[in-house]
Amino acid sequence: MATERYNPRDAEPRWQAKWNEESVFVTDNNDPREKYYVLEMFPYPSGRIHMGHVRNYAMGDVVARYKRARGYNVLHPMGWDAFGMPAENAAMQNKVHPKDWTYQNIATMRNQLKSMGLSLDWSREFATCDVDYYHRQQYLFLDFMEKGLVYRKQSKVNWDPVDNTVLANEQVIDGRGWRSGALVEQRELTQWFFKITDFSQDLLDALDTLDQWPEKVRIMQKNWIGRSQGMSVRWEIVAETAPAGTQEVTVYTTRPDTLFGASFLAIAADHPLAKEAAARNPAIEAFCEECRRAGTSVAALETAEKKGYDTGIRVKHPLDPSWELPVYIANFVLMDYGTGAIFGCPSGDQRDLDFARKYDLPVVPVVMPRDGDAATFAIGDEAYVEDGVMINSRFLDGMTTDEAFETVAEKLGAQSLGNQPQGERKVNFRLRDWGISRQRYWGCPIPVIHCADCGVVPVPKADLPVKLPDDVTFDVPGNPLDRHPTWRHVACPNCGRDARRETDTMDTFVDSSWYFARFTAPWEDKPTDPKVASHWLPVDQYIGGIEHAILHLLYSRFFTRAMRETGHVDLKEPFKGLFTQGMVVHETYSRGEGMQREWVAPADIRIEELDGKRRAVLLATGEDIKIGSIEKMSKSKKNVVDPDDIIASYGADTARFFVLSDSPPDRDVIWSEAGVEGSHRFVQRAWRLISEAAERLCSVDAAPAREGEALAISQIAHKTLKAVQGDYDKLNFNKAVARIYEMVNALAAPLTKVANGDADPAYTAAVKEAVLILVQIVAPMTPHLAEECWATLKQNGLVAKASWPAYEEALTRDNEITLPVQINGKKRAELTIAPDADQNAVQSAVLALEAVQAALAGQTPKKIIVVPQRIVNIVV
RNA sequence: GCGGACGUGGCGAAACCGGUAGACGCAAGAGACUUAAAAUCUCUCGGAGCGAUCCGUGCGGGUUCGAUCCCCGCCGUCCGCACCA
Repeated sequence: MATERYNPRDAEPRWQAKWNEESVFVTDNNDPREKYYVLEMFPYPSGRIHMGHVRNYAMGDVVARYKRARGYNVLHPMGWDAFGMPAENAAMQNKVHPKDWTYQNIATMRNQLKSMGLSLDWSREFATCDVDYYHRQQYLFLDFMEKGLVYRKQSKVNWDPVDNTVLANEQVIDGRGWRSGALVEQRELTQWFFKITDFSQDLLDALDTLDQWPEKVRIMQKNWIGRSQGMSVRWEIVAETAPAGTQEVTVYTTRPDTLFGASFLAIAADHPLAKEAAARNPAIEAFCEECRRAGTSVAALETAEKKGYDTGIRVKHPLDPSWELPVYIANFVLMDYGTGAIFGCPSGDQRDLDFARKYDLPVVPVVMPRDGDAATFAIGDEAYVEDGVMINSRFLDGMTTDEAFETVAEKLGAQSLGNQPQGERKVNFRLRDWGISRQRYWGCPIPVIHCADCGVVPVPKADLPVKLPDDVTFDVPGNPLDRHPTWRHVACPNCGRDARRETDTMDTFVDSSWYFARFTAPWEDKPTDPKVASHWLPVDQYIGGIEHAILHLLYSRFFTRAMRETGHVDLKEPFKGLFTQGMVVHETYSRGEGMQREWVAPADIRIEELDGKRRAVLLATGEDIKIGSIEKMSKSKKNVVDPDDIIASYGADTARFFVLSDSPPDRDVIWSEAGVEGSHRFVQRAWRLISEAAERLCSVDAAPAREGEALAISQIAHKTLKAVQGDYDKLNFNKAVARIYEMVNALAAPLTKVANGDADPAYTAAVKEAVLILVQIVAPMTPHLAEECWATLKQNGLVAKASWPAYEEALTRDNEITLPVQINGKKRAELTIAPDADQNAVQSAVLALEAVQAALAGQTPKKIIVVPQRIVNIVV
């Protein structure tokens, strides 16, 4: 009874066409059923999809198909994060317009995604570089501006003097531009900023409400926002040493309790006082310049020596005016945190201690451990940074660190310098405002106009969109918008005189900060239809890589708040559930050593196994190839497998099934040829078993038997259904895969029996019921195979439209269970008994067991522990 | 340095709330079918022992009738942040 092998190349396009024909995945905003919004992070159209995409979108698709079957109105859209530098780089290298490059890539990748059979609503598709999209982004920008959430300020940026552009921090490698290799300069430029810091506290507090986010991501965001509680303290400058017009220095500290341990003040090289001093003294100027340069290079300088320069300025201690301290410019003080000035307490801070030792400044211990001895406690090479008891601190002596903090805060709050309190409690955040200006062409133009008379004038909404010009050149470095002959020249909307367009474009992270809201009504003239957006949002399940744990997710949280303040949505948190999936990794292969090393693609080799030893051989020549470590798939290491090739040889279902099996979804999965073949074997096996029995399964119309062997089959089916349902709810795809394997193993013999005509109708009916359950529970993972089986079993309609089957609770319970019996914690016997047997019955049954009698050897048990339906332990 | 996660067979892993450690898959070995190969099917598969048994979840302790799971102390791997006052 030979059946044909399942042929995905024939079946998959056929079912995809069918789904399309019946618009199965097009979502109606007015559907009255409960909503479920599942979204995977949209891709950057770099050229082709990679296995990471396959895994990400396979997971999202399982959720979407499962929730659809569970009766939800599911929104599962797809789009393109399409602005960005790679398009411009391609334009410079290959003389292709960024727009053409991008849209061609989108066309290719759309086809690839479609060949995966994803249940996406393609009618809502857009790219962020579509005029229709960035038009509404400009609209949002103007609304934010009106609300005071956008501003301009001078700020230091990484400037590449060869490419004439600003570089993001990630694009500066060892102090050099990643493309040009030129030494990066720090430049003061006027930049546009979003006021994300307006929401620092709220962004921090609300993290506690995101209980469906990974703990890890919440902690990372918490650290990034970096709240600290302290005081700002004003120090009076000794008159004779004060520069003209300056009488005080304000520092920020989280340890006002250690004020009596102060031995110097330190300010950043960019602090106004330092600049003032530099203007008077070339040596100071040189020192500041040195500090700035060091600041540019990467954190590799962790061991950088603490260096300082005495400005000659002296300040009076806030709690003792007769006590004078020196003011240094120091290379370890940051201008953009706190006030750019600190007081140094060497005994309580390692950096301050290093600095004090170098410049011979006093080191006075002011805090000691609770069990310490004030007479002998001393500071050696390590500062004491813990809490403890105050010493050498006059009226603070004997207090705890916390009490001393409070006392100093009260005292400095009451004391005044000039007409103001000398110190104030202050909360500081590490989070900075979001600089969004990019001197780039391929981004969303910032919709403002600079007028000599009227200043910065927003483009009126009626004049939107500010479209990118198509006729630009990339033969010279720099921003093509800046040198376009006409684009920047425009009449001032206010006074009508000649004015200049803003030529900066927005950071591409802006584009991805609200696309999830746009998907809810991409046809709208306004950025959103607030009612519709508020119906669909938050995204119930968002799935993507951990690399976006901070930037994208934090920006989106800010954007949602800003959109709420401007009336575009009515919620604060965009993503209710977040899941960060692991990467797809692969072995690496190489030939040659050291500088001569050359990476070899998996497609060019063959793996051989001899006496348990694996070796790799180059297909072309038979040459031995070195098998290297397992790493993230990357073009540079050539350890990539093209999804197209896999889909062509095994089909999309096999690829989907494989990336979901084996590893838990949040961990990396190792791609291997053998593993894929295993998944493919499963697809073929399931098809073979089902199709061979299909005819007889279809012809049966009896009720399933609920006894004997047939009952066992039904129990397996219903138990598996219940378990897989739970696995899908928790995104435990690897466990669902394992349970489905188990079920297929269990159904193999019964199906063969049916196929051979050896089964009676009631038995056949039980097998049929089980098979239909199997088809439905694999459908989210291998949807094409499921449709093919569904049709072969002559079921009506599509699995994609079928509702999820309900399991019978009674069939998920066994009528007998086997309990392990332990004596003193060691397993000595097994007891088979009814699951609802009471404790006494279990006890006497256990004691009656021969093995137990033998093991006890006449001893009387001290205690018998019976854990219902779990275990029995006899203690002697 | 700070913060977090993880450590289980040859490999990926599973084990619910503290209750039979290793489900499921991969690899390997043996066999059946075949002229042969592929495919498929059956069996074995943590270690020691002929065996009843004993030992095994990174290492050392502890709590418990019972610990992969909880507590304390180490070791190792990975990730994030990094002069944040």
